[in-house]
Amino acid sequence: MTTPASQHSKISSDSALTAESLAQDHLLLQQQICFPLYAVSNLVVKSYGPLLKPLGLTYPQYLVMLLLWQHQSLAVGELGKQLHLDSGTLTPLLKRMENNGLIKRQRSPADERRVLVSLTTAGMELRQAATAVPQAMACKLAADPQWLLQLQDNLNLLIGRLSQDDAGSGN
Amino acid sequence: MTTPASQHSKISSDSALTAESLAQDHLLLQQQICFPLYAVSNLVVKSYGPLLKPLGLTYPQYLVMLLLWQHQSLAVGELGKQLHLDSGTLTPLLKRMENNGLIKRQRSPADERRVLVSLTTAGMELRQAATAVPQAMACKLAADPQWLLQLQDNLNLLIGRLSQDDAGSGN
DNA sequence: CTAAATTAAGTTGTGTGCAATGTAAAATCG
DNA sequence: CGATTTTACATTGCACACAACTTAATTTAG
Repeated sequence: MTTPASQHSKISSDSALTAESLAQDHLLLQQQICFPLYAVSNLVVKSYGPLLKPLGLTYPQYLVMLLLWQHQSLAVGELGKQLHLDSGTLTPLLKRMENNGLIKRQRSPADERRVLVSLTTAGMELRQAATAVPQAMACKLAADPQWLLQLQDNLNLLIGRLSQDDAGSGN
Repeated sequence: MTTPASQHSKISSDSALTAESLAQDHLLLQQQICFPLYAVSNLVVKSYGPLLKPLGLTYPQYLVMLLLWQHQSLAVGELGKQLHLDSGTLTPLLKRMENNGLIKRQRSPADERRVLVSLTTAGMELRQAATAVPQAMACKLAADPQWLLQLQDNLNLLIGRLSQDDAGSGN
């Protein structure tokens, strides 16, 4: 730790590294694959903001609603498996949604450990207003459907690999 | 793990909607393009965790270090423009990095509004230990370089579109 | 059938991420 | 040159996201 790292021969006024070491340096923001992923994700969540605010939803809450509009009732763990979120994220999120009157949370009678999440009438009725959201977002992305489908496939591939890698996380 | 294609066949027992409304319903998690993006981003940040923890860095902090290993000194606003993060995120993040002894923050003499961020000796020396990170991450992604490059291009396209859309955000 | 192991949620603490607002310095305008 | 506007950060408040841990219920092993 005491060895002064490669600060020999700083050439330009701006670079801390030599031309050689920069030539194929993997420690460059421009060379990172994960950074654009991270940046796009943040931008996407931000883009959803104005679309979801009138519905009283955040983006993760919208994802929960998507699942509940499909499935009458889901346990917290099932939501977490689908959304790749753990109970530390979901429990407070679901409590906020319950306080907002969108969902109900009740212990499963069959298995008292499980908490079943289902929609209230207000939650079901919100679906109508939400139908406009995917269109509006598609417009913001301004992308060819084919291109989006391929991107989606590629991302799902990565989800598969990273989820496997993540196997032993206590949910 | 249910395959996306199989969703349409098991409507009756589980669905809150009719077969017709599901047939081309954009309000399905499986039909969302942004969700895999969001999920991959979370998984990626989580995957970086074990690689960066020995360096005393979080993923966003690692991104700041990448920029500072390239550029001797950057203002908060320049970091924010590169990383698509605002001062509300960066200011506390940079303070934590300063407390950890990795960076210095000092007002620009030329323009007292700007805060210039630069590396300490410890911050520069951390670069050596970080050289192993990109390789380790590439291994986790287990992906073809060509394939990754194309994915990167596609994501950068989206960054362009969503950043433009985001034009009027007070940084 | 009981003790140990496992599972499902919840809790706590830390670190983002951003909208909205505040503050001070610099630039611009009249 | 003085007033107004703009710019650059900082602050506040809220909502994730996750590691680590706790609690309670179920399952499994003996």
